Amino acid sequence: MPKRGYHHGNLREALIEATLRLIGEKGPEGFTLNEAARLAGVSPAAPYRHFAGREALLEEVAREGFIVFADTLEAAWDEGRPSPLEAFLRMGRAYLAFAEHKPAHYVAMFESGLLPQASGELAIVSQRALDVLTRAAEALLAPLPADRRPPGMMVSQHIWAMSHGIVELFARGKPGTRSPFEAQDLLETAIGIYLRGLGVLPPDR
Amino acid sequence: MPKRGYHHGNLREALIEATLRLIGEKGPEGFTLNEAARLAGVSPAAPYRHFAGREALLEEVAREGFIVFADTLEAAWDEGRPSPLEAFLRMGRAYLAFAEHKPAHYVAMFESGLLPQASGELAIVSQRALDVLTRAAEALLAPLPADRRPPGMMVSQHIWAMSHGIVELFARGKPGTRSPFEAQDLLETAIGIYLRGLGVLPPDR
DNA sequence: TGTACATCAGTGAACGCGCGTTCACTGATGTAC
DNA sequence: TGTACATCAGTGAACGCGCGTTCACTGATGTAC
Repeated sequence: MPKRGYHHGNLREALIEATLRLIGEKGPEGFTLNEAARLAGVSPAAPYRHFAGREALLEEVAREGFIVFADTLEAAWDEGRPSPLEAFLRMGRAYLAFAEHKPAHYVAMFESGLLPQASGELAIVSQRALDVLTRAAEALLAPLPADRRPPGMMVSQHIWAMSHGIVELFARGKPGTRSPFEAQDLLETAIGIYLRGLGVLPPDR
Repeated sequence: MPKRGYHHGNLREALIEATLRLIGEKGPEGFTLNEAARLAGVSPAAPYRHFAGREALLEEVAREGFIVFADTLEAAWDEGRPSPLEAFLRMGRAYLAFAEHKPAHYVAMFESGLLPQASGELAIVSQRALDVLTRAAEALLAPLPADRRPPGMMVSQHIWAMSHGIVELFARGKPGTRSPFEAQDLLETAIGIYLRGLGVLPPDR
């Protein structure tokens, strides 16, 4: 993309892409507005035509991330086809795949120090992701007798926490990373055991 | 503690305390060497008598954290007394309590961008924490018939991931934080369901 | 007990750096007539 | 189709700031004799 002349033409998107690249390369705090501008080929003042400041750009990236994230989970769930169980496991794989293939979005969403509840926008889009998980959990739990059926939101928070924990601890260069298990396996076995505990899978193996 | 004269006397520890305070107040990246020195009442050059630089101080805080963390888990496990199950659940509560009462240590350990495997020291102390969990998991799994007994390390990684995920997502001002469930409850129900799935707890409720 | 002296934990000033942000401006775009 | 002009996305220079780190130094401590 050769920079035309005085006007960039697509600066907003170019800044978002630069931000993703910088976060991916140097972590969430390695990102600076000035360097993003440099990457996009404009002066340090130019970004202020499109974003209120550094934080606002970061927030936009996280917002985009949450939207793609929720879309991804929703597509993987696919209304529980062909069966809620299969769809649910597919959604778990989709979670890890998102973290793996969009690491910069993931970092902006969860590790950049942004507080979703601080921004109305972020609160809304992150809530949507949780809603997808919760609806899936509810469909999965539906066959259980009412007195053994835990709240769908509790289950979705369990699954989210497990997925996030695996991403943070074992899917990247973090703590005990030299795990003998792949993140994928770790999540699938965990969900399998958990669903057996719920009674969604038969107790036997 | 009035600053005596030219010599501080306890600067190393004072810097560590200042670091914990700064991380606790402003997050892991809000910490600066200069401000830690200021808090400790010394000039910006003084810390270099005790630490190689900013990163080294941060690493020492994380190292300390992992040691206290492993000690805490080990004490909670208490060799599986009075029963492996009770001890295991107590260890889960101890995990959350550590994250709650030593938030700055927790942040330095898991969110400061330090890569434990990058430093031999950190790798060793973080491994010890995982070892405690793994030994506990093995004791808990011991009664299971061999053909239904998963590897202890897999189980300990599941539990660690779940605990960490809950801390990150629901125990602080993070994503879906406005959870209707307490972190404590969330972890206990998750572990309960998981252990039922393992066959360590009876399938019935 | 007193003195000389080595050690080393601190000082304070300075460095180069890059940050986020502001400012008055400029020049390309596109709309009205 | 051509021209005047409003709009506004960009410039580039500057700001104040605080950072991490280095340096030659200083003064307190404690050991040897």
